[in-house]
Amino acid sequence: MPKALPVVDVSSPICCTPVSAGPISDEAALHLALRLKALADPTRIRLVSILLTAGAGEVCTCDLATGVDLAESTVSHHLSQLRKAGMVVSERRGMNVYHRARAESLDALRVVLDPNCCT
Amino acid sequence: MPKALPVVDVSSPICCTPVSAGPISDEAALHLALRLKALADPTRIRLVSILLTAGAGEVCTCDLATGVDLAESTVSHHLSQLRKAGMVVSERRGMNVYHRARAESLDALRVVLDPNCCT
DNA sequence: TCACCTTTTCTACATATATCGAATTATCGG
DNA sequence: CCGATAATTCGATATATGTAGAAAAGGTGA
Repeated sequence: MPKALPVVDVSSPICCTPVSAGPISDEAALHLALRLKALADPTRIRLVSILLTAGAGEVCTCDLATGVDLAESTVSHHLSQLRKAGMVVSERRGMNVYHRARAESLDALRVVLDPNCCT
Repeated sequence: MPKALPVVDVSSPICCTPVSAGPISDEAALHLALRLKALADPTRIRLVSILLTAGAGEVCTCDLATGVDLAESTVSHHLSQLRKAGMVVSERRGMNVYHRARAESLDALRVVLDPNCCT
């Protein structure tokens, strides 16, 4: 990847035009790719899965670290990626930071990926 | 990424259990991540978009290279990634190789990513 | 066989990133 | 303010990868 990736804010849920609505623009492709990249990691998939299925709907950093069996700093890094992509929101309460998945962002991705959305 | 990624065949359309069906297993997370990674690149998004919206449903390597304005070897590499993830099928006819998107693979991904699939 | 075109494979390289441990920051209870 | 706990940031490192050009392979027609 010779050319450096531009920095783009992709934290809002709705991202771009559907891939089947016509040849996608460079910019829309980049935005979509950045969001997909946020999910394209086994650890982050597991984190999202834990968050989606957690009874309370939210889990703190340390419990997530225990859940995926990785260092807290690593988990914090992944959560930051997910947050930047709008997949997770975090809130500090006391000494803990609680995270929850943003289902609407996942849904937005699913819409964009729909191969039949415009047929 | 200290530990080397295992080599896994992810070329079949249906991939794994939904992320919201319960905390996902390590293996399922890996499979899903590999498929997402295949799509998590601007160039590959553009290729898939071109294929999905191509009138004939299929496009040869050289026309795709023209479409995304990259070297043919680069495009061939990306197509190989997409093929390995089951997102594209390719067929040689004469001197050209024609590629088409597998919509059912995209759909399978969408199902797995559905945050409400099991509520 | 030979010339030519298309595609893939090979090689090299620069960038990106997942991980951890250490240092730093934030919060709370004395 | 201090000590303890939780979280993030920072620095280092090994692995992964997108890209292009050169070489090789596949395919056609004379």
